[in-house]
Amino acid sequence: MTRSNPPHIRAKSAAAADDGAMTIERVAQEAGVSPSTVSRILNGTAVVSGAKKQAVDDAIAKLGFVPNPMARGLAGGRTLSIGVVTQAIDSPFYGAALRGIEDELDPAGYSPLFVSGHWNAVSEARCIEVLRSRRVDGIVVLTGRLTDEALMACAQKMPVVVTGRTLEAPGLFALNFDNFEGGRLATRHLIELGHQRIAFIAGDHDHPDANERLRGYRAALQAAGIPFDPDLVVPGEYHEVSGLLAVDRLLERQQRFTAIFSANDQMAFGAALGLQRRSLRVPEDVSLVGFDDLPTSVYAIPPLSTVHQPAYELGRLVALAMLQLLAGKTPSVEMPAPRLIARESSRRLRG
Amino acid sequence: MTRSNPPHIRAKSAAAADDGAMTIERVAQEAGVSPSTVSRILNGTAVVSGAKKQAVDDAIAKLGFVPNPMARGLAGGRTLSIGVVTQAIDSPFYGAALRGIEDELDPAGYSPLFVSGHWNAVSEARCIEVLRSRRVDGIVVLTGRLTDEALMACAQKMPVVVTGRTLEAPGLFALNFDNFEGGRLATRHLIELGHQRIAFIAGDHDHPDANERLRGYRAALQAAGIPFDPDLVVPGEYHEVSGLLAVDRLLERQQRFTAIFSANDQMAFGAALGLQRRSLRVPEDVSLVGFDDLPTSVYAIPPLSTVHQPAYELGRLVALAMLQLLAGKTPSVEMPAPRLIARESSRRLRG
DNA sequence: TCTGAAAATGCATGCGCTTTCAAAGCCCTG
DNA sequence: CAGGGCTTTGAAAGCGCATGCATTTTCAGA
Repeated sequence: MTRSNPPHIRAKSAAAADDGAMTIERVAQEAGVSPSTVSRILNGTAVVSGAKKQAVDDAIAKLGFVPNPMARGLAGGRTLSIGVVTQAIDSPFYGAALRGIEDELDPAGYSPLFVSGHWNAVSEARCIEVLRSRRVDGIVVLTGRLTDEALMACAQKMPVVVTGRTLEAPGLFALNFDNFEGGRLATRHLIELGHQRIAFIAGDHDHPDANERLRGYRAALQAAGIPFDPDLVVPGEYHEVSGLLAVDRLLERQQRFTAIFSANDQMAFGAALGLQRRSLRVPEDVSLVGFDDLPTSVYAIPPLSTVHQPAYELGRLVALAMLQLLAGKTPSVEMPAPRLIARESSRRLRG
Repeated sequence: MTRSNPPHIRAKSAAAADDGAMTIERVAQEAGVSPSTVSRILNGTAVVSGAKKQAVDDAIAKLGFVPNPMARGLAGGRTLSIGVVTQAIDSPFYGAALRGIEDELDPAGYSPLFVSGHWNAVSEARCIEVLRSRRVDGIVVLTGRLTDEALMACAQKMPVVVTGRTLEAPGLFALNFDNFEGGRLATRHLIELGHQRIAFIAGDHDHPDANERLRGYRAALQAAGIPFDPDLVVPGEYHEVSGLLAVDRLLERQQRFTAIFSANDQMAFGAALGLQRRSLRVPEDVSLVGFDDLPTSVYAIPPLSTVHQPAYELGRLVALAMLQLLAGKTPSVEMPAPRLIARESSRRLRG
């Protein structure tokens, strides 16, 4: 009924300092100093006498002053926001990473700006454009499809942190998880359980992560003296359907195998379903190991053995690296080593 | 080795118009008009002669001009960003909703700013503070724990769109999914399959969604003339563990039941695992129905019957409502009706 | 007590844009 | 053809803050 206008219709004058929005000037007035001094205290840009600092702090507290990020951005040439290009904001893995980024950035006063690249170089490039148009202070790319060159070009204009590849360039920092080692661990785990015929559901080919995991798989086989059989490797695309289809293909090929190593958990879930559809039980008939350790993997049926990838921590580290880059320092962060989490989807090959 | 300084160290002068960043002034110059005119064209604030408009459009294209959001915000008193309070950015359900928001907001030139409330009223309130300090133009709250009063207070300062509750207030728009109907559908589905002893894993008590679903459950029972048995209702907290524990509790209570309706999918997954641990098969021994229809539910073992909740679309609708609110209109969006998706976790009660 | 250098502080300017206000065109009517 | 109203356009004033530069204050040393 009360079809009243929303009370937010802008006041007439430009940027009416409508609500109780304080300005640095009022704070200065209250504290009996100049706005410059307040600004300097706010940013720690210069030394200020203890007394004035106290007065200003009090005034800020009293007035509940919060600096206007727009004005700050305009005047200081920074936005205090950093762009995050993620592949799918609704993927469980990236979600956790984003939270990590958020948590790390927040105390530093920076805000993340998330955009989804949808696993697609073109779309990713567009994302970066959007972010640049938003004048973000830096860009984080979570495992993109962009070429190294594109990233390096971007890094010439602003700090860039990228995961999922190894790359060295000025203004750019790459943080890579040891996917090779992860793949090796997973495969070795299965070998130690007595498996010899181990199928591998691969990830997309132009995905460095995926290739590394495959390399790890092969390395583990080789180390155990098990010959590599290309017929046991089926391609996938990192989502559940792929896993399902991969199992179908494997079975159609009449391949004999007692275990599957899937390049990520999501495909492992699909594979598990595929196996069940064919009346193959996990782990009684086929052992299954994934990669990522998604939050849901613990509750899969059966709980999935997998390589733990610390998504949340990854997010924090990436954000930290960005902050360091922004501060003009050389990032000093390092990824934790891969770790195998053995749960119930893998078991010793019966005699 | 090349421990060079990143090339992004700010130039000395304040906000050095470093990179090729165009300004509205240069565009004006190029087009032979005044900056005001360019601004007006950019914002459609006033009528401009066709010729000049053309000239300006050309100049913009030629120079690759992109307005600086900071300056825009400062001058116009808007930020073109809208805050989104979500409970867990890494939840599969919210992830999809966020993508919907992103997709809807983007074409309108708005950017979402996501913050996580962690299912906690205090933290949520802090989130809103953060958003306000960022001067967002509006706030979207996805199913929060905040009191109606707090939201209404917030709505006095800026447009607010909230999901998961029904509420009417100026400057505020509530978009509610029909959880009652959803609960009813799920329960009726089980009843139609011949089940009579249907357990219910509830959500948190001070969660309106959860209560509505419970109401729906009871309504369906009543409609079928099945007496409500409080012992068949166990509390949960919307995550997997709850489901697991709920099953334990149910079994410890020696309750007889042939089906479970879980107030969300995540708990259903936990329940499935719990049942398996007790050697109860789904659906042979116990039918299971969830709520939400997460992307992963299709690939659960067995694929989960559930009430479809259009998370992505919800996101779009919410964003649309916000845009309408921002435009001073009364939002005219409506949630689609709940829909039951029958998959393999529920089956007819045998003889 | 005075001097000069260093430290602390203030002033004024400008970041890029929006918006008000007034001036300049425009069309139409008398 | 002049005058009035309406529309298009430009000039200028900020929006809130950071910062270079000038000024004041402080304090050690003479």
